[in-house]
Amino acid sequence: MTGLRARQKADKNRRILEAATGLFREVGYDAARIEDIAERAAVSVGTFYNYYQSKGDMLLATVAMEVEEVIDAGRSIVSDPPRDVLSAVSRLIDQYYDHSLVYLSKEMWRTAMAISIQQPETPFSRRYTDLDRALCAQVSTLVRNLQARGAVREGIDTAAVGAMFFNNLNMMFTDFVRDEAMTLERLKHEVARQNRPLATLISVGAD
Amino acid sequence: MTGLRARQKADKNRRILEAATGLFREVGYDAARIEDIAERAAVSVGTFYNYYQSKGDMLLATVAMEVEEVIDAGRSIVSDPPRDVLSAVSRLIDQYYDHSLVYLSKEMWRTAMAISIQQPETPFSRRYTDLDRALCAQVSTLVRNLQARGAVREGIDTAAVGAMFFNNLNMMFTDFVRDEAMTLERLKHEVARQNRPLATLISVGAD
DNA sequence: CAAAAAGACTGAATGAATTCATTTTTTAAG
DNA sequence: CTTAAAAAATGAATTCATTCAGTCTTTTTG
Repeated sequence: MTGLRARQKADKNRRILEAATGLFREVGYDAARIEDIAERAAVSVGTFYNYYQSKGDMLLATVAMEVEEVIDAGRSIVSDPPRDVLSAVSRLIDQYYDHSLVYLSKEMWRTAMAISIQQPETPFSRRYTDLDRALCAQVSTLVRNLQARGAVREGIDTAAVGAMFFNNLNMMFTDFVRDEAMTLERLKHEVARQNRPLATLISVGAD
Repeated sequence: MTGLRARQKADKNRRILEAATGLFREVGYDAARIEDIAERAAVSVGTFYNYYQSKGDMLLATVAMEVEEVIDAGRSIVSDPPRDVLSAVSRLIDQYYDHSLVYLSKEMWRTAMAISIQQPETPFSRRYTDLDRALCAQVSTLVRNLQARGAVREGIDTAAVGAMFFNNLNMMFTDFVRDEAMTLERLKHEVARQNRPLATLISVGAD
């Protein structure tokens, strides 16, 4: 059987994670004090810091879970995409966007992004960066699949095009979470507009 | 003559700005304490806060100065660009990148970006966002000029294409400052690679 | 010029994240 | 089963950004 220590550790980690995500959702990231998280998880403040390097680390852990789900959901679109390039790309991106606010508020996204930029060397920041890379790779894979199916011209650098689509959707998402007034619909609409030229031009059959 | 109060205010503002930028450069943003900045500027801590809303505000003020210079320098490229689309776009972008580390370290950029994302409603964040918009508009203007000169096909949505180039260069710059090991040369090279497909496809004379 | 009003300045007090020396619990060794 | 070693947990103390009530300076008014 697993040692007592290992079981207790896993349990505490779960309690802390749940206490933190719950509090973040209820009162927001800033208003959630470590003391409160620790109290809800029934551990001391010091113990919190034995499990997570910082409050930001804790947040990135919750965001990472979210992004992993999104990548999973993307796989089915990548493996069986709409025939039309713009439709396929938009389908994948809209899926990302629609998932994004299920568990996380704009405030939480802002904070998570801020932390991952400011302290890129912490373990959870690396994990976040890796997930970004995985998303980028997924978009590139989609473009490559479309090329294999004859929907994208031969000779196109699919990694470059994928990176461009990804960087665009990512930057636009950043703008989206920065602006409380911006809606998901507008975000999707603008990104689709921006993607159209490249999507059209790489398509087989464009003039 | 200007009132005594106005003169003293301007002088103090200059002293605080210089003390802060100096300390940020010398010891980094995090290690520069408000108390130290105030001491070097020969004012009290409270006075610092009469001039800047927060420590981050102070940093964004210095970044804004930098970005304004870059936009100025970009104007001449936009008004008289190389004939080839990829060359023109790369010329403008490389200019942005080359200027970026003259006054600011990667750490300062990271912190400034983090703050502008996390607290988008503060005055200096708005200024930063506005400058980003101006940069984006400059890239779009370049593409439009190239179209007017017959280097870019008719019918291309130059605002969309400009936004895509800009979001790509901006996201790649973010990745660059996140990674201490990444060089300016590699950044420029990768961005040029990513831009090539779109730049080629919108060019007049592409197959 | 004197008094009042407006504007700045000040630094001690506040509040929250993070640290760290001690204490407690678990595991491993004999 | 003891006991030494290792691992975890603890919470009081520390550190810093930020605030604010009181004081001082400049400007305006009469």
